[in-house]
Amino acid sequence: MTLEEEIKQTKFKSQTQKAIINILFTAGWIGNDHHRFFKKYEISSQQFNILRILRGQNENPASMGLLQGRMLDRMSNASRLVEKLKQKGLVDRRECKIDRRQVDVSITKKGLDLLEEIGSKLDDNLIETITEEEAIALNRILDKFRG
Amino acid sequence: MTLEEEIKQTKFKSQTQKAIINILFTAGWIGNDHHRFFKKYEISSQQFNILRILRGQNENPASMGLLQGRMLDRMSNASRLVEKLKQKGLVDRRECKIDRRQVDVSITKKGLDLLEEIGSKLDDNLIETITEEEAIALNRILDKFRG
DNA sequence: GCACAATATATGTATATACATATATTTGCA
DNA sequence: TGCAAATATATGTATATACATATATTGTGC
Repeated sequence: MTLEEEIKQTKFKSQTQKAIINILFTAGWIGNDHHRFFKKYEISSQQFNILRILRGQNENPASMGLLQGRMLDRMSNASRLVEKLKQKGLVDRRECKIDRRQVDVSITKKGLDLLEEIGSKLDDNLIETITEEEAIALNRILDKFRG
Repeated sequence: MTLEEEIKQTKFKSQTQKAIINILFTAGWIGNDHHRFFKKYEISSQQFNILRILRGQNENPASMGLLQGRMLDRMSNASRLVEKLKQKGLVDRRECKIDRRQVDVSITKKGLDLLEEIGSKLDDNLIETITEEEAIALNRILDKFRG
């Protein structure tokens, strides 16, 4: 469905204005899909994001600041998300010996196992619709859009 | 900045997978801009969205169902957002005479004045970055992506 | 006409975000 | 060295979303 059909709006100030609404609408559409997907694993997409960052650290613990800098939603509260993950036994959080203001966050075996279980199933149902060339063009334009 | 630089992730399963993350990241980026923009007017972007839909009704009231169908975030709770707008005097809400299950929601003079004040200032700072052709391509690919 | 399904909306709960503020620790500089 | 500024994190509050459930009203088949 086109954006116009989806939100029943036909007038836009410009194609770029329309694209802005299209990006927001499409992101919501993807977000809903992710939300339903992660429900099976009893985590949120934000929590998954943190787990993936921690795995990418290869044993090195991450500080809250590092997590914030790599997250898709920058201003979210890494502290509270990490607390949720800790309660589920998916991450460890301990005081940083070098700088006691910081905390060392690392992924547990259980967390790694969960990521393994999820594997590459995420977005498997979404990646058939556009071609490689279209995806490349999309990435280029979005990067340019953000300046 | 490219997406890789923004979130410090260099490996993606595919260009489409990367595009999905790019859409989510860019939407968050736009959302932050909107949040700051609307703060000046003491409404949220979701509340603005509802006001704009109501103005588009040209005097005809809208039901909650109609609002939900046209909103960018479908599953959001139109009821609660309308309640917030009513408290600010920006909308009216009354029982629908024909079907008493429904409510008639309409925009007030104060609501119209607020939209007038906001005018077309929204996104003025965002629409310079890509060309008309790029915006058209972006819209086409996003529509195709959603199937 | 009436019982029951369908529909429209409202609300309770859990989660997440945005921002302000609080607290603890480290750094830097007089 | 000592003290103020800077930094890292945590938390309080308001807002919004996702979903389940509750309530009121309408439609429908008999």
